[in-house]
Amino acid sequence: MSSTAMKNQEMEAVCPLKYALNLVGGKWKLPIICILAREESVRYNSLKRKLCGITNMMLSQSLKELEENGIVHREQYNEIPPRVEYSLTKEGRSILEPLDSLSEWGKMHMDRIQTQSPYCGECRDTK
Amino acid sequence: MSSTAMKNQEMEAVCPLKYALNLVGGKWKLPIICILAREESVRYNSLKRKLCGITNMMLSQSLKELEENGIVHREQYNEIPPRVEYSLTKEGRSILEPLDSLSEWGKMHMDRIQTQSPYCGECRDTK
DNA sequence: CTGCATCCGAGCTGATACTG
DNA sequence: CAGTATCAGCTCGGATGCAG
Repeated sequence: MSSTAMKNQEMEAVCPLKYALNLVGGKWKLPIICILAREESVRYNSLKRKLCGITNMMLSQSLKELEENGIVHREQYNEIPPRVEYSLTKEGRSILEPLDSLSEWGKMHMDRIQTQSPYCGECRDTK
Repeated sequence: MSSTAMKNQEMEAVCPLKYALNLVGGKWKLPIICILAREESVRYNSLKRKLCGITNMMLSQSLKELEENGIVHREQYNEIPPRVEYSLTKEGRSILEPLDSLSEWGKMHMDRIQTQSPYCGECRDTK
């Protein structure tokens, strides 16, 4: 590493916290994880419907990254029409606990400001 | 809320997890929190030096947001030259625990890929 | 010393169209 | 059905300069 420059990626590769945060970062990964956490195994299009507003681009990209990071498992069935099922790996499920405790903290912290707290809004759009 | 559009901000206001993640999101907030977690109370310029690479813009902005969210306390002394001390609030310290468990998870998860894991790199630049 | 305003570039995200 | 390609817009973060 030369001088002033240590890229974000590189710092995140070195700090476990940033590393973890990075794995679930981005706009859609948390919503995806929330869905998979409740459903055992979900098809691509099913995910897409639940994540209203997401594009194929973002969905396939997010899933691919989650898979590369060992959070998500991809099971492809060679049928016609194609079928692909996504699920959380064991590793993936294991991050649910730390995430939950953060969520708990968030709930507490929110309560001292507003008076609201549903769970995880993959989509609360009415249309 | 009209139709397709529910802005990120609004979703984050509603999901405790995203809400929490958002409070410590961005490039510099975690490093700032890490420093304050160890130091009780730190001056603006001291922070700036430890966070090598950060600009005044980003530092003051990050601190302001952390303060608005009740994570950080700002103590201003009317002296000449000006002195301002920043510290974690009680609320701020309380997020350390969930963050730590995430960090632990990150450490575990990293070990199955590489073979490294320092703590939190506010700055490991040599120059 | 502490902090804000402005401008600008990079990267993330979205829209749209197309493929096996 | 399950994606990929391409292009465009926007938001975030960085650089620089100025102010109390």
